[in-house]
Amino acid sequence: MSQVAAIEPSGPEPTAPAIRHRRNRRGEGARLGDEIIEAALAIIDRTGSDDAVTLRAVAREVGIAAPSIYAHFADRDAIVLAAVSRTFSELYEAIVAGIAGSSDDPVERLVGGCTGYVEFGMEHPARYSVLFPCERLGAEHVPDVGPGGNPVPEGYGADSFGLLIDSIADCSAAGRSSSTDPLIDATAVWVAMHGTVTIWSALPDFPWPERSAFIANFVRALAHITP
Amino acid sequence: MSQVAAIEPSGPEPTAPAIRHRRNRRGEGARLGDEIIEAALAIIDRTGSDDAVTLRAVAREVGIAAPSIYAHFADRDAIVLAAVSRTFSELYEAIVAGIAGSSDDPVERLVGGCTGYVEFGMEHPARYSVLFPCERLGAEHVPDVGPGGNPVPEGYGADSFGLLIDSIADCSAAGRSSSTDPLIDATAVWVAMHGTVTIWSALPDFPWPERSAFIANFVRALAHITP
DNA sequence: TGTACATCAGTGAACGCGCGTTCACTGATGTAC
DNA sequence: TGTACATCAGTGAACGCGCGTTCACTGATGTAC
Repeated sequence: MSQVAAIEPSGPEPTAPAIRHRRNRRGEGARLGDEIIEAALAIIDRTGSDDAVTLRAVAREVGIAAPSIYAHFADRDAIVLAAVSRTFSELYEAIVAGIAGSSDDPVERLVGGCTGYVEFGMEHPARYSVLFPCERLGAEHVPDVGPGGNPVPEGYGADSFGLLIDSIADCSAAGRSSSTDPLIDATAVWVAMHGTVTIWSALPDFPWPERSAFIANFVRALAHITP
Repeated sequence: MSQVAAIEPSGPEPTAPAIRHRRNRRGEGARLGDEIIEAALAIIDRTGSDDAVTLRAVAREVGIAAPSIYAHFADRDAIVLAAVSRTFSELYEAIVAGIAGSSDDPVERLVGGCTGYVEFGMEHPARYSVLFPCERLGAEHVPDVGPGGNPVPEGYGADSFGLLIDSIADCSAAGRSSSTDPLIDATAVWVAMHGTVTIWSALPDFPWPERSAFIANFVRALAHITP
């Protein structure tokens, strides 16, 4: 896109929001906090980057004036952090749903949870990319969520990782895995899931194999599932 | 960093370069193209992001005026692309060095090449992160390198991936791997290597295991090395 | 029941910043004659 | 050997942009009396 804006005779004024936000009722001002987080997620989904989550872009998305955000979030980072926190919760729910959709077989449950993880990442690649930013040298994400945000899950994904360790330990206890160190094996599985999501999203034209079999194969190999 | 600049009585003027670039001799103007790429890589290494590679930042780094860049690169993207291209070449060399430093054993050579890949990523996490950007929805990287850049390797990492496929096929041919599809298995190994580099760099405080054993383990498991 | 008023929810203009890009230019240097 | 000049290598000022943030403000609304 060029710096020189194209003439758009029928479009709305560039800096003015298309739709004016309806003022919240007295006592319900906190609702705007939620709308700001949802706007941030929408911008991340649309642009693929949290860099585009500027105060002014969020304000345009919601249909408010930029300074109105300061009543709900201290600064730009607090908005992004709240969006990250919410996405961690969504990822956790996707894993739980993947496990719940499986049979009682511990290997199926392990694979189901991992598939839930990867498929969440593939469905929301931009949100996922914000969870573990490539670019964090020099920038620290300190958990400090705005009033409208979800509470920070302990350790930022630690709950999801706990599910993975437990799933491998269950396979081991059931004699279905030769794993002797579920923590290290869970780390390997996690690394492969993360690599799958990020590279597959970044290079969709690569000759990828069928995904569910690919996931099941690397999970079984790295969790030392016995044949 | 606050927008309000800290008073720095002894520091250089913010917009003026600390050191003025020495004018190149007549006929050697192309040298500046190389210096611009090196400046871009330095900025990526220092800030962790190619977003910081602005024309003005590059100009400051080199010690020239910003418009001087236009004699060598069409725009900002061309600089970043040249830096990406050079980094792909460096990655390839690191893999080759990892293979060359191994014995004749095909499994050792496979593990050596993969270790070269991962260690390159861990030594240069910022450069590595620019190779496969998380955030590319809507932005296409079209290979078009400036005069000072290295030639684009065919397919942007395809040569590195070819080494990986061949290494697994060599193991298979030597009866050391039960792999029946080196392409799919190479894909799994690549995905795990990429995940290792990106997550390990992003979360250095995670309780990671010893790295070389971790790499060897997932490579052997995913390449179906026979015990 | 009526009304003054405190509070809530949000606005509009302005600031200084760094940015990409353009333009006309400057001054050194190699070379043709 | 001397010198005019074309070319190369790079400059400095300016443009309009979107940005984060500040400031004083406005107008609706619930409530105390």
